Amino acid sequence: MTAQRRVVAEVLEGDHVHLTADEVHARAVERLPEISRATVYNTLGEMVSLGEVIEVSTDRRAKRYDPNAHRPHHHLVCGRCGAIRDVHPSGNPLADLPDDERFGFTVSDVEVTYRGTCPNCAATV
Amino acid sequence: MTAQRRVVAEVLEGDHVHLTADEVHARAVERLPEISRATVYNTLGEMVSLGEVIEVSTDRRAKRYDPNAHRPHHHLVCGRCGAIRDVHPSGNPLADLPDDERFGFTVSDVEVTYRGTCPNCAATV
DNA sequence: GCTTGACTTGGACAAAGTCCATTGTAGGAT
DNA sequence: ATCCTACAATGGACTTTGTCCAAGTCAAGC
Ligand SMILES: [Mn+2]
Ligand SMILES: [Mn+2]
Ligand SMILES: [Zn+2]
Ligand SMILES: [Zn+2]
Repeated sequence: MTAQRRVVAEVLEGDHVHLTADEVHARAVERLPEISRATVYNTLGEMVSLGEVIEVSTDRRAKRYDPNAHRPHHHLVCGRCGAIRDVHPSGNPLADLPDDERFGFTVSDVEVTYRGTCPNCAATV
Repeated sequence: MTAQRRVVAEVLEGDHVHLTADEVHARAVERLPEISRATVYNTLGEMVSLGEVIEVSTDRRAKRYDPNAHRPHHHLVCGRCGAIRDVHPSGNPLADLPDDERFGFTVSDVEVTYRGTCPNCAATV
């Protein structure tokens, strides 16, 4: 556990946190000015391997790093400002895929992204 | 309607077609050797604007272009080889998101990606 | 035949991420 | 206390995917 790793871990603390690698880097630099982009990428990659953090891709932009790896969840994204919230839909979407729609695949995981407009953006007409 | 556009449209004909822009370009070049990457991107962009084709992003790699724009559907992806199938789950995932999980958002759309292993890859142990 | 405007082209550029050779460092060995 | 060594960090080159733009091409209409 080096100073660099500690800082990256600290930056990711909180709820509904979905930062890009560059955002993590920018915040890490505030605490440890000489930390490099490569180290942030390396550390994030390790945390993902360890299951401490998950990667989220809600758009074609940069991947986002999510410390909420404990509870499986999905995402609700504002198409205007990009705000992301963790959501827990009821029901199991896996069960909604009939056998004759599985084409012989072994299906192991489902990823659901809800898209819409956040209250903030809806107010700013 | 130029020769270039006709060729791009032809390349995209079929079911379960989800080609990247560069794959479209490679196949278009076979029919029209001097077609440029920029034209393929331009044409695909127009077809998306016109609603004739949809963009699909199942991974962090290149966007894929999908001529199945008539019927809304979701995707089943093989994590090994990347094969993509169109699927039509039963039920409405939008209804599975309770009000108290919407954070005041106006939710307009849901995107579901099923992940697993295709029969081909499962056979190739 | 000329003008015009839309379409095409090739290349420069940008964002996100990976790779790698080099440098730095923390801790154990002497 | 000093030296060694393994591992981590660094900076920059490179790759992939995609956008942008200035210049070239071509067909239609005058
Ligand atoms: Mn999340
Ligand atoms: Mn499809
Ligand atoms: Zn918003
Ligand atoms: Zn497969």
